[in-house]
Amino acid sequence: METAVKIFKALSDETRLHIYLLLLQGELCVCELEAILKIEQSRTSHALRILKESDLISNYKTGKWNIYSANQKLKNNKVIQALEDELKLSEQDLNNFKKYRKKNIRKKLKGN
Amino acid sequence: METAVKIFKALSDETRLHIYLLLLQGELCVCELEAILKIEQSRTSHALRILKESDLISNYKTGKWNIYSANQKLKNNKVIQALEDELKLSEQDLNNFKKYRKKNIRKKLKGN
DNA sequence: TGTATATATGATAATATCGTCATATATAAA
DNA sequence: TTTATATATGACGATATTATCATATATACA
Repeated sequence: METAVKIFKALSDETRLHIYLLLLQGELCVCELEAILKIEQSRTSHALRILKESDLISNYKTGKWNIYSANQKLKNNKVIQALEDELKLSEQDLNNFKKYRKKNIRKKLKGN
Repeated sequence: METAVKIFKALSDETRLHIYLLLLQGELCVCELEAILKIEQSRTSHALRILKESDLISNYKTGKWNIYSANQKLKNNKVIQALEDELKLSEQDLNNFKKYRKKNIRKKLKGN
């Protein structure tokens, strides 16, 4: 139950839930999340830290980017699956996600 | 997403999650919850208020008792169903639930 | 009626959370 | 090697949350 409470706490914030739903679609770096959510960098970073502490997401570094994604271990979790089924991202979010997933767009992020 | 955030917030507290899991089993009055959780009355009452504001639970009054239960409307919600599947109450909680569900035990609560 | 029981509610203090700002660090690019 | 980019982190104030205490209300019972 403790784990569940920690997960609910992590998802009980609009920014964090939004980020988590995006990361369920696939991996994104901090600056991509920033661009999609239109919130400032440190806020994104703080939100990611809390999600990571709750074990909902993981990350790896490549070059100067820190890439986050939904933790694969939870893909079998019924609550997470249900969450994914019930809570749909907006069209705009999905479009943004696809846009940033295109090759090389990361290095041209500013000005988009 | 707002609704989801509200639900997660409601369940992001150990006391409230505990109460909600109990009420998913069936209805209980405040004093029964108090006895099962071994926490004080006003705390139980405050927790119930928050759960009710998030629409997770409902209540009706009978005599001097206020009876709460998990909101039936959410029984079709996949997240709630998954929650019910994944998060099991302890044996002791289940025994206590059965005990308090016996007829007339409510009026003899003190001293149990 | 007076009293006990069940519950809700408001006040308060302790603590936690959230967003922002400033700054630090690490990498890459010029 | 200076500069720009990506990110993390610490400090801080504003706000929210939590548990507890005291009190109010409503019902039932003696």
